[in-house]
Amino acid sequence: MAAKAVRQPLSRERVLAAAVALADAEGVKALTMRRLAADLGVEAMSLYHHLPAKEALLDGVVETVVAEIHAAVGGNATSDRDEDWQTRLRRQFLAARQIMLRHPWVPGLLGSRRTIPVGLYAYYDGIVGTLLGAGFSHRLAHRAMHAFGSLPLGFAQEIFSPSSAGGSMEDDVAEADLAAMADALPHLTAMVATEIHDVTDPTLGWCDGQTEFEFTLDLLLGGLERLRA
Amino acid sequence: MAAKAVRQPLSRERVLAAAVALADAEGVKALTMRRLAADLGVEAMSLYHHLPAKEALLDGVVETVVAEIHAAVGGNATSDRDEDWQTRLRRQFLAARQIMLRHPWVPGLLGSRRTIPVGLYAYYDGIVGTLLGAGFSHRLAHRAMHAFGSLPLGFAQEIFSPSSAGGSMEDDVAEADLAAMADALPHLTAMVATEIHDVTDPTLGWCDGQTEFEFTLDLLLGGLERLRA
DNA sequence: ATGGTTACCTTACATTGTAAGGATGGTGGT
DNA sequence: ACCACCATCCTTACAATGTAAGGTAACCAT
Repeated sequence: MAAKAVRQPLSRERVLAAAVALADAEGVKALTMRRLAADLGVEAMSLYHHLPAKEALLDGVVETVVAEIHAAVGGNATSDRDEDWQTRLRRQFLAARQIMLRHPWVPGLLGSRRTIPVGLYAYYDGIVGTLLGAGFSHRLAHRAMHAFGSLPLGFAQEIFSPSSAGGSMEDDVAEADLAAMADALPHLTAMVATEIHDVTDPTLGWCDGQTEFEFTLDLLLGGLERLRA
Repeated sequence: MAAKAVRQPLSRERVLAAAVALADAEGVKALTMRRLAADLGVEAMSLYHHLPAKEALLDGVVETVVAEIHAAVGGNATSDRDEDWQTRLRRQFLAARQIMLRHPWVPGLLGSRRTIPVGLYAYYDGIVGTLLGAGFSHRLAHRAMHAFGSLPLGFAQEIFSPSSAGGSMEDDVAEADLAAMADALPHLTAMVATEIHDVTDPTLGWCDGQTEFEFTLDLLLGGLERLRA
């Protein structure tokens, strides 16, 4: 009875926040206009007074998360100068990863966007600034940005990420087939046998654990350091 | 009039080939059951006698491209032993990239799949075999695979790839805003000014040119070589 | 010929995004 | 106080999509 009375008017921010929450809870697949409106206690068409189309909704959602990353990373200018470029970028990328682990559907959505979130430019500008400050040439800084790929956003690869929908990644390989696989894929099975994963490691996508993320990151940082002018 | 007479029966392979061709021609967005059926001179529901659902269609399409890569890469066992591991992987990944340039919609689709294409296991097994043969430990081989990310498939990053839909990537930044951007993003604009791209460089996604692909590849290969046992 | 299997078609429905326009309640001008 | 206005939200409706259910026609071994 009081539920209707406390309903405050919608706004772009409230819609986007609800969209992020919905995607976090049930995946981006569940993020439909009708469902989102229902979560907000409203009808679907009402959303269109705050957003022009669903594409804009998704753009806004991505932008929201990027802003979250940018805030978590750029907000703390703690002791700007007493850390070298590698330490700084490492800290930033790992902070981004913490955000991503709370929004595991973002990589997939990010890949489908047609326009680049505006906030991302500012974030990238900071990274380039760090590189230039460390003595990188424009050319090397440019290539470093490419080499980083999606690392600045906190994830390494999004191929086969079962984030967006259910899918346990285990049950598609039956026990019986495993023996048959062993001689068709000798090297892979040997490697997996040696390198069985701690599934406790928080995972983003296909086997993208904290350990592998940091390994890749340090491999690139170390390689770039050696190329630095 | 004779068009109907020459119509040979459908098959999973014919459907998948037509799907790949359609995606190549008009993007994965145009790949609907009705449209695909029309291209095959058939009604939509007829496709379901060869594929159980659209998800299976997409899985099959991805699998087809992976098979194409595997064939282009694994088929030529030319002089298996007289090239070192770096040369071999470099050649393979670059060959994969040639395939990808013909199917620029694959990265986006690949990221959305829930199941891993079966052919990919075989391809990856070969890569692991190369690493192990070069003296890599299982652990280092494992991490190398993670570090490679999507490089074995011929692309570096798929963030903001405008492949799936139209979008010229230039026209969203008006000339007027460019001056305003310059002081908001000093480092980025300086870098872009120095590093203006040859747009002639075949591009896969956001600024992922051949040069950057090879740079990232060599950075990783060189870094791994130094870690090799 | 005949019963059955296979390949394709027709129809229909649920779900999605969204166009078009209606109701309603608060606000500022007079 | 009144009234025109406008932002906000709702109702209805439509097109496009994936696909369930069942129909039809050609072929094939018996």
